[in-house]
Amino acid sequence: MLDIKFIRENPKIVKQGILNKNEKDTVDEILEADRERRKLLVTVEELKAKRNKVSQEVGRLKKAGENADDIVAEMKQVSEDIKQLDEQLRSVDEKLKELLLWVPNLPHSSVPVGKVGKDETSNVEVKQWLPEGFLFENEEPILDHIELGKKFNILDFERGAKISGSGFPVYIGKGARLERALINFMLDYHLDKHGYTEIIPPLLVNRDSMRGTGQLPKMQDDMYHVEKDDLYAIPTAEVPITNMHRSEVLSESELPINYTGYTPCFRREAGSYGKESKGFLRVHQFNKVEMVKFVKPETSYDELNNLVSDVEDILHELKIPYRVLELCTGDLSFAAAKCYDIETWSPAEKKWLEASSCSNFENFQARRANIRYRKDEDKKLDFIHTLNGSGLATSRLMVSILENYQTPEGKVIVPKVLQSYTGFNIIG
RNA sequence: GGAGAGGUGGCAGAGUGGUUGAAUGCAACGGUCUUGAAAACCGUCGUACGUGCAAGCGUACCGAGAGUUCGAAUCUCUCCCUCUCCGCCA
Repeated sequence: MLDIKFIRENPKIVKQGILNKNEKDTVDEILEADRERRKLLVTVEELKAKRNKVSQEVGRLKKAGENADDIVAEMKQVSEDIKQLDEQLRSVDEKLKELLLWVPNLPHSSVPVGKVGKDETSNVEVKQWLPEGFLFENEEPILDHIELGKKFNILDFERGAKISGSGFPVYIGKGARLERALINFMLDYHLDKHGYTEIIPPLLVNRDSMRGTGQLPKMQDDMYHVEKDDLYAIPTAEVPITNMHRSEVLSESELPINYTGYTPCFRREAGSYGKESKGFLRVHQFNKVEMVKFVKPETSYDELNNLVSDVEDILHELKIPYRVLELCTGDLSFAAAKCYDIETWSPAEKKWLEASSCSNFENFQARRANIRYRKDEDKKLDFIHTLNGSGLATSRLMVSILENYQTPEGKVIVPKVLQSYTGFNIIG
C-alpha cells in the first residue's frame, strides 16, 4: 500500500509508476475521495470537540445542582448531526481504503521501463552462468522431463490428473526421493551457509494475511479458497512467513530477520491453460523453498543482492546453467519495487525457465501488514522493508536437473551435492 | 461439536457513566549520586489521523461492530479471538 500522503503530494510520480506497471490509474479518484474525507473529518471533529466540551459542562452543572436542560437539548441535536456525518465519513473512508488496496507498488527508479502494454521484452539479462563444459547444442537426442519421468517411472502426470486434476504431479520412487533431496539440500544450505532461520508455516491462511502481502484483492481468482472457514491455500511461503510479524513492532537490533521455509505452493493459474502448461512447466501444486527478509529500509537493496546471490550459490552447487534477469516495469509484480528473476536452462525446450524470483517490496507489504520497527536513534516507529526470493522452486529446477544431467547412455546422473541426500547416484 | 473463564498501554494490573489516554508496579529512556556499576532519588515515557510554517491544537482508539445517553473503558446486544474442561479425531 502506498502512503496516502505521498499520493497526495506526488500524484504525477504515482501516475507514471502505475502507467509503467500497466495497472489501472485511479489516482484522480483517490485524490477526490481523500479531499472529501478530510473535509468531512474537519467538520465532524469540530462538532465532536464541541460535544466533549459541553458534555463536561453538563456534568459540572448537574454536580452543582443547576439546570442544564437547554444545552442538553442542543447537544442532542449535535450528536444527531455527528452520527450522520460519521456515517458519511465511514463510507468515504471505506471507498478510499478499497481504492488504495488496488494501487500497485511503484517501481524503483533503477528499474528499466517497459514499453506500454504488458511487455517482458524490456527485461535485461544481467548475468549468465554456465557450468564447465556446458553446450547449448547437444549432439545426442535429448528427452524432455516428461519423457524421462515416464521412462524411469519417477514422475506421473496422468495419475496426478486422475487423483486431483491436471497440474497436480505425482512423484514416484527415485523421483520422490530426488525431490525430497533437493528440498533438504536447499534448506540445509540456507541454514548452514547463509544463516537463515527455518520456518514451517501454516499452509492455509486467513484473508488478512493474503491482503498483507498483496495477493488480495487482486489475485482472488488465482487462489484456492476454503469457503467454509474462509481460508486460502498459500500460493507461496512468502504469505505466511511475511505475516508472522503482521501488526508487530520489531526492535532495530533484531533486524535483519532472515527466514527460510519449505512449503508446497498452490496456484489455480486461472485462464492459463495451453500456455507452457505441459508437465512441470505450469502446475497447480509445486514445492518451493522460500527466503523472506525483514530489514531496515536503508539496507533493502543490498539485501536484494544478497538474496540473488544466495539463490545463485544453490545453482552453482547443482551446476545448473542459469541467467539472471532484471525485470522491467511492465513485468514487475503488483507488490514489487524491483525484482530479479533467475531462470534455469531447459535443453529439451531450448528455453530458459523461471525458477526463482527475488523481490524487494520496500515498505509496500509492511504498510499493508503494519510491520514496523522502533529506531534506536530517535525511538520513532517506521515501516520495515520486506523482501523475498524463491530458493528455489523445485518443479522448474527438476526439469533442468533431469534434462541437463542426461547421459549419452540414456540415464540421469544425480547432481553430486544431492547424492548424500538421495542415497543413489544414478537414475536408470 | 458441548460447557465455562477471559480480552485494558511493552508486560503485569486497577478502574462508583462525567477533567481517565487511562491509577499503581515492572521494564525502557534521560539525569543526580558513584572511581565504575548496582541501589536509591528526580524526571520522561502510547499510536494513528487531521490541522498549523512552527510551538501547538483537535479527534479517535481500553478485542470488533451496533445500541442507550448531553456524555461510555464503565450499561445493553451481536460477533471475533484466546484459555480451561468434556466429546470426536490424526
